[in-house]
Amino acid sequence: MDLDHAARCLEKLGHPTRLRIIRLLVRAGPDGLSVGAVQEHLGIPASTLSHHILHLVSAGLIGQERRGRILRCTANYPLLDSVVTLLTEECCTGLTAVRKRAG
Amino acid sequence: MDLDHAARCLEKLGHPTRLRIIRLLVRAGPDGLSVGAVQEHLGIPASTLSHHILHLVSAGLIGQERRGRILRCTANYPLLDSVVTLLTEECCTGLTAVRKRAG
DNA sequence: ACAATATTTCGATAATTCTGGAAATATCGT
DNA sequence: ACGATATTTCCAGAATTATCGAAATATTGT
Repeated sequence: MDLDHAARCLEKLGHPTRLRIIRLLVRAGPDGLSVGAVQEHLGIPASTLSHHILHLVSAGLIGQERRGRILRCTANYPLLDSVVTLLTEECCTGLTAVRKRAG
Repeated sequence: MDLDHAARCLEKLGHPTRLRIIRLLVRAGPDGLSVGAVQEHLGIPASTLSHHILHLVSAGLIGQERRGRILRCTANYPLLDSVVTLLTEECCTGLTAVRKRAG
């Protein structure tokens, strides 16, 4: 995870709707949610949602698996963790350096 | 720190140049760096840099203190930490929930 | 007052992003 | 084959963002 990749991820996360999508998928657990379920939760037009999801997929922040008509979306936990880790270690090393994970 | 504020911060962090600025300031420690010093490090035009810094200030991610002609910029560690925390607790609670800080 | 330094504001252009209706595609059940 | 459901792609317009030279502002030292 280099800085430019992290920036791309953060850019995608940096939109209220997309951050809501991610939160929803993360909370949904490893099985994730269908696009339709996400739409019901967020109450936005299908095409708008589709665009946002595409953003997230393009950055690798969510994965997709087709199950018949239904497209299941799942959060990419490891990648999210990488972003957080970079932000913590690379960018928050100042006063709070000690807090770094033991691993 | 609500979700919309976090999204605004992430949006600002989600630009390669701005993420570099933040990294620089974080690494510089509590004293931060002058705008000019940041410019030397990044090698971009002053006006472009000024705009990016304004973005970061507007989101509260960096603070500024004037010292004569020099404008010193410092990373807002607590805010950065809040963003990371929200991203971790609110959005990465899935498989990695256990990793949550003890505090 | 003047020249030098540090930084911002102005102004303009180019590029990108956001939004959502309508049409298209794919899959399913009958 | 057909109708229903799920989702995307097409298209277009509006809004925002990014870039940077030039001019403006502020501060300092002489």
